[in-house]
Order: sequence, then structure tokens, then C-alpha cells
Amino acid sequence: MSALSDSASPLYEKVKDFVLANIGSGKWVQNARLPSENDLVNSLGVSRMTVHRALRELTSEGHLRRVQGVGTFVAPPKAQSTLIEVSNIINEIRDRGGKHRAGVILLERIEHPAPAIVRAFEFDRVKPVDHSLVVHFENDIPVQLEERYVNPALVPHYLDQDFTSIATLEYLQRCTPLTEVEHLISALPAGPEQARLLQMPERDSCLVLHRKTWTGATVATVNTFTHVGSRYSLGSRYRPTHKPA
Amino acid sequence: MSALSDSASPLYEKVKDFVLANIGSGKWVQNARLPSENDLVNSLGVSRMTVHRALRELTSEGHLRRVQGVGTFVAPPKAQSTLIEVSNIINEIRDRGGKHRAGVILLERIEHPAPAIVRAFEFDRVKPVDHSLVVHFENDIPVQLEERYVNPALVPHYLDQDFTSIATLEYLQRCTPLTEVEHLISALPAGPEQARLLQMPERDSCLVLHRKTWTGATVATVNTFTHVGSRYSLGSRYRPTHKPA
DNA sequence: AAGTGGTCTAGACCACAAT
DNA sequence: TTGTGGTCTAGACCACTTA
Repeated sequence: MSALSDSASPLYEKVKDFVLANIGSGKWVQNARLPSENDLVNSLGVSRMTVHRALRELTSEGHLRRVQGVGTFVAPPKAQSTLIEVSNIINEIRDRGGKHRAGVILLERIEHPAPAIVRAFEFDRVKPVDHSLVVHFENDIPVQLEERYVNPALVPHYLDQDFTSIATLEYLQRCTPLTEVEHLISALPAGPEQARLLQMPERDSCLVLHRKTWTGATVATVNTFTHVGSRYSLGSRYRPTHKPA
Repeated sequence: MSALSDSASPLYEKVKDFVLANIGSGKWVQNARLPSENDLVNSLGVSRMTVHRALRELTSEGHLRRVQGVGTFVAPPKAQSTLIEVSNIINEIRDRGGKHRAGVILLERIEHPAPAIVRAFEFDRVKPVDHSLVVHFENDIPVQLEERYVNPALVPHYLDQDFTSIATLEYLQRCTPLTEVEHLISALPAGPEQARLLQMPERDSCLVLHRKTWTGATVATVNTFTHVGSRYSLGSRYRPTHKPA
């Protein structure tokens, strides 16, 4: 009695499917104990290494919990969260097959930044920051307004790069290891400046993504990406595990 | 000549560390070809299964790329993306110390869903779906309109749960293993129904999160979460991976 | 002491790609 | 044909928990 499907997948995949099917059908409920490896070896007719690999992978995928000397158990449901991937706008446009163009509005070093900027960088006193404002076009239609404040102590020569061809995030990551990222997504009506630069009606919805990055305990960049609500959405597909076929 | 560290970790971990050290030091650069499994077996003095497990895990972690019949190569740096975590609204509100309340607007089984719904579920023919519409309040102010379409074949008795106390996602995950999630975030002006249910001015900005989930190849749920732009934003802080000492 | 999972080996067969 | 990675086995030893 094999109880394993007869498709042309590896044996350990069939064992994984067998276990997932028993969880999915409710036969093995949350926190229930699974048969031991040796039980599965006997009932499924495969070697222990194969059973072990299947159970090990299911454990690393979050479906099982294993305790040496005790047993294997059905794990509680996945952490109560799912993930969204944020890629850079240039790759996104190119992946869609669109034509990308960037227009530099402003490049400057601000010697005496406004209090809000100083606060965002968590500076203990006023320090200069570099500032860039770039519009990204997809097929000559503006889709994103990219505003960045960069800590020159971590990213030297930020203003000297070629903003029209290289993804800024790539440049930053070459300069300093970004160890932490904070995102905030909101929906806001367009103000006059957004409306002008993004060629959209004032008061129309913008999708705004704030991103703040750190290198260690130091704030590296403070960014605001403003998108035309009617022309842009942020998407992702995420596979917690991944099953071939 | 083992070249492996002598700490008390498993052999396959030492092999992984050995490989990562060679990549980290620049000895094996991007796209360079690694020694074959048999080479490593000979030079490191471990069995092929152990080498194979180390290389397999490094591949699944994104450090290597393997091609059957060809060889093993150093993978290009991690994909140019950062992640946003999406948690459920009830936990979010409670984490902020707010008072959560949910109001059920509609619970129904739709025997003949609209074409758009049938298409979203990727059904081959018209099948019934369960439908719920719930408003979530934070301190008695509406913040989210939660609309869900659920596949009854995967989630039996969906309409019978207590929508006011349990996070719906938790309930779903207890019923069926969600293997894939797709998100789409957009900013849109509020229509009449949104304005009424969320007590917001019409045409004001909404932050809309679409979420579609799968169990294997089957669509499990199709959801739309609509938030008042001026009262809600989606946030997260992310720390890229780090190695345990 | 008995049962659990964790690791490791030696050897085998296979599918695949390059030669 | 040769070499690569992919899988699988049988058996072994170990560390750990429970009784």
C-alpha cells in the first residue's frame, strides 16, 4: 500500500504531497502528531532518507514542527502576514516591455536642510544632505516622481551619477550596505506640484511609497515615490513554498 | 586537507560555510563555476550526499545556480527588490493599542457569480462562491472595507464563522493551505458605496489592496481591501537576511 | 531502555549536456 | 562517451526525550 501518487515526480515530492494532502483534508489537524519516520518508511515503502528529506523540507517551509526525541507535528498556520515585493521602477517598466525615460528635475546639495529632513535622518545636529528629484516616464507618460534625500557621509558623489540610466537603488547598494528598510504606502490627493510634474489633474489620487533605509544605525536615504493612481499599481506574486507543477 | 572549520556544526553546514567563504572572499566570483560535486568530495573528504545537500540548500537560498549535466555556478546578487509585510487589520489595530470592531454588511452564497468573478477564480464553468462584505472600525471610525469571494470547494462553511472576532485570514489558513498569494495595491477615488460605508467624502483617495490566494493550482479567495486614504497607510520595516553568528 | 529525529556514508541508477 | 547534477537506498551512529 503505497498511498503515493504515481506521477513522474521525485519520491520525496510524493511524500511531501502525501503529508500536505493529509493536512489539507483535515485528517491531521493543527498540532497533531505525525507518524514517525520509521512508520512512514514502512507504510509508504520508501527509505528513511527520503522520508526525512520530505519532512525536513516541509519543516523549513513552515508546515511542520519537529522536535528531536519527541516527534513531528502539524505546525500552526503561517505567520499572520504575507509579503509584497517592491522592485525598482526601471526594471518594472522594462519587464513590462515598456520604454523607460527619466527626467532630472533637480539635483542639489542642501547645506541647511529643513527641520523635517533633519528629523527624518535622525541627525543630532544640522548636516548637509544631497537631494534629487526625478520623473520616470513609461512610453513618454509620467508614472513616478522620485524624490530622494541621501546622506553624503554614506554615499559620496551621489549627485554625480547618471540618473537617467542606472536604477538609483542599485547605485546606492553599491556604495553602502543597506541593512534595514522601512516602507509606508499611502493614498493621497495630488497637490499642485505633483499634478504639474506627473501631468495629472490636481486632487486626483496618488499612490505614495515612502522608503527609508539604514546602514547599521545610520539613516542612509529618505525617499518618496509618488505615482499617478490611475496609471500605476504596486503588485507582486508570492509563493510561500513552491511546488513545481 | 579538509579546509573545513572544526566547530561543532554538522558537516553539511561546514561545507556551506566553505562555499560561502570562497564566494565572500571573491575567490569564486559571480557566474564562476564551482568544483564539481566529486571534486569537493575528494578535496573536502566528505561523502557526495553531504556535498550535495550543502549545494542544494545554497541553491534554494539563492547563492548558487545549478544546471544538470553542466555544473554549479555562483548566482548573481539577490534580486533587486525589497519586501513589504502585509498583516491583517485586526492585529494591526490591536498592536497600535486601538479598539477594533467589525460590522458585517453582507454574507451570501452566490450561485451564479458575475463573469468577472468567474474569471478571477479561473473556473472552467460557473460555480457557486461565498461572498462577504465587512467594515472594520478602529475606535469606532471605519478604516477598512473588506470584501471577500471564497471558493466553497476549498473552504467549507465559510459563511458560518464569526466574522466579528476572528481574523478571516486565520480562519482561511486553518481550512486550506494557501500556497500562493498575489497582491495589487492601487490608489483610487472613492465611489458612492465606499464613501457611504467608510464614512468618507466621495472622490477622496482610497488605498486599495487586492489579494488573490491559491491552494496549489486552485484559486482559493479573491479579496479587495479598501482603506480611507487619509486615515490609513500600509507600513513595514524589513531587515535583510543575516547569518546566525 | 526504547523511540524519536539528525546526520553521514558508500554505492547505485538516472537524466541531461557537452564532446 | 564522459562528466555533470538529481535521486534513492540500506545501514549506521548520534543526541535527545520519555518512561
